[in-house]
Amino acid sequence: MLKLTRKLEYALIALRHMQAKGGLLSSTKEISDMYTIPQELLAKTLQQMARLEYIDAVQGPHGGYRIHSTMLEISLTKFIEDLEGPMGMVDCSITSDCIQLNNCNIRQPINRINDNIRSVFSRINLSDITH
Amino acid sequence: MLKLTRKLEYALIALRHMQAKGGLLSSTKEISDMYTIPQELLAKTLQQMARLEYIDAVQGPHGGYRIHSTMLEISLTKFIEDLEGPMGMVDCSITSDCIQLNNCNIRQPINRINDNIRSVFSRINLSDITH
DNA sequence: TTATACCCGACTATAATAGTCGTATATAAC
DNA sequence: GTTATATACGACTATTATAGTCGGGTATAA
Repeated sequence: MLKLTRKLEYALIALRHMQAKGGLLSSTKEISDMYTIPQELLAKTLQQMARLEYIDAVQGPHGGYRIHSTMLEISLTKFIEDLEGPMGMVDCSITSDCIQLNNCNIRQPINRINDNIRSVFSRINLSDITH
Repeated sequence: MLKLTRKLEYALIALRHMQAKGGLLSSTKEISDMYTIPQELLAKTLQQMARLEYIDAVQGPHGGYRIHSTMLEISLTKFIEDLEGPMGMVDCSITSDCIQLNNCNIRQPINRINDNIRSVFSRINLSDITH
């Protein structure tokens, strides 16, 4: 309940690591070694972030990734949803094909809580985590 | 990400249903039929809530459950943790046997967010959902 | 005595997450 | 131009958590 996925943990750890290095490049191996993260898994996450332009990729020897600094002002809500798709406390806050929809008695209160939680994440941006 | 488990959904739906009925009893079957919830699964959840004294159980024909009204002032945090164990955004906010603990670079900021989320849930109590 | 309803542990199924592997491409250094 | 290093990417397997089922029990009203 309420747990970040490893993918998100790894992504945040990597971002913070890169942030600390300014404009210098960090390779997947460097990061996976340092924080004991499975290299291939981290690699996929970094590639995804590169596609999303949170980071820039430089190929070849001495290549690696570097943070795209303007992205640090993005909210945690957007970041999480970019990496993992929509988030919501109940399916009907996402898809709305729930068999209970009609006589569901907790939909409204749950969606209010959902909005509260989202607003917490929305007020936090990446730089709050990466410093 | 951030989703309630079905067990919690079912528990909240059932609580609200019972709340609406005042002191009258509601059977598992009545609730599972009305909201299209697998009966055996709901049964287990109601039994757990009875053990936890969120509800009272009355056995025999015409038996069922009735809400223990003093429990409605309990926070959502306590309710969720009573039903599903500790919640936290990262394992180290729960167990602390993470291999990365020492050189983890996101622990503090994540735990701050964790506290924010918990405080949202802590300010909400069951009666906010069950009306 | 019977039917209804709670009680409970053990089991299986499903889905989401986590992790691995093989192969391809880019490029710096020699 | 060969080699070594690093990103790119899809397909695959493994693991875990959640969801759901089943069988056998007890309580009690009618």
